[in-house]
Amino acid sequence: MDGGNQEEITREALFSALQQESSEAGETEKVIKAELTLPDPDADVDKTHYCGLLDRSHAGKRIKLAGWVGRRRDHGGLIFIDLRDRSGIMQLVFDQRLGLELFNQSESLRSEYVIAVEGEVVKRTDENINPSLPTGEIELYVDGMKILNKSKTPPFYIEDDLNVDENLRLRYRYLDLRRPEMLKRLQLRHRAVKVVRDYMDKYDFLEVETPLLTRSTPEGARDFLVPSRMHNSSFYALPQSPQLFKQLLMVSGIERYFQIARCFRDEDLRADRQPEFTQIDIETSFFGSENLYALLEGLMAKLWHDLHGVKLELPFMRMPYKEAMNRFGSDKPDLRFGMELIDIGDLASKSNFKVFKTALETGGSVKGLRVAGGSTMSRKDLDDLTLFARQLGAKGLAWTFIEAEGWRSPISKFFDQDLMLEITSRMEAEAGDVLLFVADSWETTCQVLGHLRIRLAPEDITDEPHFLWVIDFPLFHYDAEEKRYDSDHHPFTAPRIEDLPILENDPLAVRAQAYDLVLNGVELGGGSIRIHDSDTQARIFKLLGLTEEETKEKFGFLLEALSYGAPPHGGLALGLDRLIALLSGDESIRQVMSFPKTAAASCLMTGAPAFVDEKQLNELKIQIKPLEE
RNA sequence: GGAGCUGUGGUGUAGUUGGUUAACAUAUCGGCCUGUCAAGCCGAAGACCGCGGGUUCGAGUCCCGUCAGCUCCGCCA
Repeated sequence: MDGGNQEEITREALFSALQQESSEAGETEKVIKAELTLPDPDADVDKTHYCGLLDRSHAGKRIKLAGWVGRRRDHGGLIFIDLRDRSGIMQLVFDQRLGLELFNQSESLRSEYVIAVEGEVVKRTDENINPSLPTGEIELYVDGMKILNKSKTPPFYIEDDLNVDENLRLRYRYLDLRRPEMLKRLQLRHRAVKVVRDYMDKYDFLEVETPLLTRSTPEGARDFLVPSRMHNSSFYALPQSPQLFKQLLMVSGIERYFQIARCFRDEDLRADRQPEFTQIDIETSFFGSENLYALLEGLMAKLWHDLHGVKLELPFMRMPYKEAMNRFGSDKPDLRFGMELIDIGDLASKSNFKVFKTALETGGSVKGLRVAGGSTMSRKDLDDLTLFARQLGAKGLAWTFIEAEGWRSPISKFFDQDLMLEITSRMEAEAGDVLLFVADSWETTCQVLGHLRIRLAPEDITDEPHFLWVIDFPLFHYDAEEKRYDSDHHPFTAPRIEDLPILENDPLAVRAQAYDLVLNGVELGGGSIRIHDSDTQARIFKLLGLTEEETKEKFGFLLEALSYGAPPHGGLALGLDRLIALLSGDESIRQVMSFPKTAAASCLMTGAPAFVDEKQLNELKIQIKPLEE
């Protein structure tokens, strides 16, 4: 590796590099052959080949296979077994005429028995070819078998397109993972991680591990705590991300760092949130945000190219946070379909509808959403949407049907004919549509309509990847509950330099040097340029309401490090689980994790979390408080 | 913390306005069967309906509570 390489990564260079790689496919997509690769080819083994990769060319060869018994088709004197291993399935034939002892043994085979067999690969006759099986042109005539292990009857079928309670799948996750489609997901994940490592290595990034036992910090999510035996009443915290360590590595002069890093957050779960998850964590010095964009765009292009054979359009679109909220009602807009929010504040102010007028007078917004062909909705559908909007914080939902004669709506009496026409025309609505309106604070209006937009999205959305960068996030938001400013990203995010003068006077107007990478409505990750001088960092901590003592106690080491020649630096982190789920087309990241936890953060297989022995608690000097009602 | 959905043989489902022997498929076990590949045919066994309480002459079905799973809101820099 050329350690001194600091050349700029231009987009042209990226594209040409990518093109070159496409001509040498196989670099990341490893081709696995039917014949097993073994470190000691002379050693005696139960298995010489993978089941699913055998084909016509192996006909006539003597081979050994080992795996699990799938389906069994018993014809009396002739038994077919689907033998399954990591690679696929191969039909075994046990023929009574080839020896009674072996045949009798084969009659005892049941689902999921582990067996090793040997015999000759034989071409099937034309009428016996199974075209739906990759190995359907051949079969193995077994003349020797070892039953390596028996199996209880499995609680569910080991097959794709499974329809069982997720309880069961999680309880017997090791059986669930035997299913080919689950194996495929693990393989996809492996390959994606390998692409990441190779790509980062190519640009001189150094993979560095950081501690899992670290200290709790006040910002961010709830920490998972680990009690210390050696230090009474002290706790480690599991990292929410390697954020501080990667910045410290920049002070160390690593310049280009990455890590496939496990992170922990003790918050409530979602389909795309687990208590422990994996990030592709990246940090750079002397690099700048333009290079970061290019680096990540190149990485995404390589992943989609190598794993999906799809060529992405580069560079990705960039959209300021404000625009994303205004047009799509989300800071992670799904650009696969239109249905943009339309501001009708100026028109709404001319109506007599008090709800609209009050919202505007108090500095809020009135926006609308056009649901094409929405007139098929029933009154109950609209009631459901209203309830949905209320749950999201709106005071209500106004709506109108658009008919050839005009509006049909409970609020039409507040609008004169011209105004209704004007609104209809601005929203480009036609007869047969429904218009939905929300009037509230700007933020609530955008958010609620953004959720409605997703909920009412057309059903035929493309799967094609629509990437974008969301930029120009505000540095702070106001936390009404805590009555203080809070970092929108994290407290190490650098403000835009031109906004520095208003930092103390108008914190909410300060923009951050922060960016999120968004794909099809999913936040893949985000990052920022960091503060690299201790003065600015101290100003931010002060604004966040941290006292000097607290700052010193919790972040003293960071401030100190920044005072020893910290380089300008910045980076980002990508959710690996979400990335893989998007690549595999899964809704939930549980599908792409080997042993995920339930929505209540428990592991149905191991029973974690669980009570521990009194002895362990005593060593830690921990006493369990009785539950209070 | 809140809301919604789900919970019936091993598994997936059905179960009418409450009515007594809880149905079907598949898996399992036994028998027959030499070209199947979701093999087929015959037969057997298997659930007191998540758990607890209540209403009723009678509850899988109605009510209350509770547990578990899933989805969403809050939360998650």
